[in-house]
Amino acid sequence: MTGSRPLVVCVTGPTATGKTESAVAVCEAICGEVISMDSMQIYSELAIGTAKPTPEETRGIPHHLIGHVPPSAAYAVAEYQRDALRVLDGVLARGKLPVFCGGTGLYLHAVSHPLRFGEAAGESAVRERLTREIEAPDGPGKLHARLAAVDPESAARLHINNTRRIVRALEIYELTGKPMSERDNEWEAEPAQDWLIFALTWPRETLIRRIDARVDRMIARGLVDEVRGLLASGIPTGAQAIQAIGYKEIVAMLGGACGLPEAVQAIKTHTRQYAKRQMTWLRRDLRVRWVDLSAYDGQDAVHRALIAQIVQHQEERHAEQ
RNA sequence: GGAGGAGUUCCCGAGCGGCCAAAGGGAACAGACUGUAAAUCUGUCGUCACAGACUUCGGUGGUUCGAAUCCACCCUCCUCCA
Repeated sequence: MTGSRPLVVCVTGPTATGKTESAVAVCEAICGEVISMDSMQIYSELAIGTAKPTPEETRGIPHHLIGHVPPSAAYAVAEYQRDALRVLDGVLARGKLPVFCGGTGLYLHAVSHPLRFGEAAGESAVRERLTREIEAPDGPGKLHARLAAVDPESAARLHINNTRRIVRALEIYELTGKPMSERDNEWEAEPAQDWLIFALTWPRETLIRRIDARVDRMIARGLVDEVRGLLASGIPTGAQAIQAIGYKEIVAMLGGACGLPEAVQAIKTHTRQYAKRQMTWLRRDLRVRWVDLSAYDGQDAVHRALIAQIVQHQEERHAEQ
């Protein structure tokens, strides 16, 4: 019954591969709307460093879930899932093709599988207390042991150094009275939509070159001033938005930790490492259709190939009915 | 020209006679991932026929049962004096 499930396209891949352009091209060809799947572009005021699509880039195609959260706020997968599913319904109701675009692997998973996040929300007082506890000298050992007592399965999976996750597991237990490992396992459950996922990639050397160039461009476009503006607006030092690559390094630089060249180098390195983690995440998702961009003669050829695959997929869906 | 100091595995940097293939950090590579995910965490990281062997600590000799560690000379770099 594939045909009864709505088709959803996703353009993902590591950073600096040209996802935005491809997603827009697909939307133009097949009457779609873009739903961003990027954990940092959700923030308003973060434009240059997150490579937020500009009006010239979006070319009139509606883009959702970009800049809808103030930079001082926290935002997590559960919110993203809720927002994205709502937007997705809207796009489908309008009879348009939803095209998810972005490189946040967990977000992709959260929208393309019916994950349930439950009542144990983030930012709780419990979490705050546990975080303080685990920061004590022997905190990690103690809390890991406590977790082992109430939720041995999670404790076994969690390395003692992974304090953030230990806190979360304990938080879930305290808030719900049930161990995290007992939650409904829907990590691999079938989605309600028919997902067609493309992951754009470049050979490593090319990707590194593109990342470096992109970082230089961000600096040239005024990333430092953008960060200054954020700081001037009184954003809390621990704000999630400021953890973003490109922001945390400039914040450190402005604090006197280093000079601009060092900060730029750090941004490049961190971006490269991030791209690597994105690849690791995507590699284990068997649904992904890999698109090696070096095999195509220019962006247009890539776009044509993507569109052709989508059209072919649509035809197969019709044939099945 | 003279007086000091330094050269360590991809990088930084400990080691200062055996317990050293050599601490620690970085980079790199591989991986994990259910409310911070551009985050957080793990593993590997001289070579090989890999519970063992072999080649490394600027170079060449030497002392010693044994040297990255001591001595001599040479090369390179840094600081100071001329």
